[in-house]
Amino acid sequence: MTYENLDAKLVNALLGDGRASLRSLAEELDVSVTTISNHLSDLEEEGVIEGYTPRLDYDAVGYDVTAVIQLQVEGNALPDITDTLRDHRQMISVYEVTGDYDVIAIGKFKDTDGMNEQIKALLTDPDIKASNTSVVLNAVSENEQFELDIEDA
Amino acid sequence: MTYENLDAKLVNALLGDGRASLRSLAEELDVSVTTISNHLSDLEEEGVIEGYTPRLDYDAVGYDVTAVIQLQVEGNALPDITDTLRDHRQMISVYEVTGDYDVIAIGKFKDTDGMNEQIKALLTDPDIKASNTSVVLNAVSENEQFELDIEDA
DNA sequence: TACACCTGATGACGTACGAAAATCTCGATG
DNA sequence: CATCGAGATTTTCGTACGTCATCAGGTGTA
Repeated sequence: MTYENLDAKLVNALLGDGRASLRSLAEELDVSVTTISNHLSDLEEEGVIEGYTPRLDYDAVGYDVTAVIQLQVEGNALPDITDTLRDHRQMISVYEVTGDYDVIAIGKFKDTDGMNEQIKALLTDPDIKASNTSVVLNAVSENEQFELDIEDA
Repeated sequence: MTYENLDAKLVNALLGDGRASLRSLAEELDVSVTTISNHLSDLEEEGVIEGYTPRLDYDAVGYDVTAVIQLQVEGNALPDITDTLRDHRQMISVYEVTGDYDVIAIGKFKDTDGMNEQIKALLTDPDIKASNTSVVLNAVSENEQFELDIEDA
């Protein structure tokens, strides 16, 4: 079994249960606890694994509205805009993109009123040339993390 | 409120470290281990916490390209399309939305060739009336989970 | 009544450390 | 040029120890 392979299997196992114990992982992958511990530390140091989080159901805690906001931005103002968006804690993802718009951001809000209010506030920025907001009707899947390929020997 | 202050604090603490021990959480929040255990079990049973995952840096494992794909879909074919998209494991998020397009999906790919290939394959579906793909130049933030409000006593 | 707490007992857990095994390096040899 | 093998390096492993999660039964409190 190659070195890379074990790492991929370890990551995949953790994607199944991010709080799994080192012992259960060791048993599942048929290596010693120490090996799991070493590889996991390495993966964390290399930055492959950036941390661990619970997967929250924001619906269940009152954030019922998700919106996809697309912006056309004055070229030199792009860093300012993206910084502003990132600092809005309810912005889940902020992307600089190619295409008709320069920025695509995804945010979560407690209700449509709160959403309108916040988006309106954002759009007062004179560097925003155009915008387009899509409200999510149904999140078929969201923030799914997929498993890594396992290479054969 | 369906969740109380301790629950919010507990969730926020786990957002900081999803593998934190119950003991360390108990110390941080100044309650007993038993209380942490009970509340955590409740949060999991209620579905507020859906599970735990490592946060992966997909860049570090060879998925360098992220794309935002927007689709206009023949009305009655929408479920088929979203199902197809969801079953593509590299699709991180799939949303049904209001606005110019009906579906917004975010996917990760190993390179632009792989991306083009997969997207082209998707677009052969005759129920897709129009599409628009934006390639992510820079992920300012991605899949951030924000902390819950703590209400004062 | 519903929470939060304490205690004690038990088996599981994470980590450090030295030993063992596997792998790599590289010059010598046929 | 391909092969060998001693030594160095890397990777894995088992053990031991202190910590941890869980359960049960009982106390305090709003």
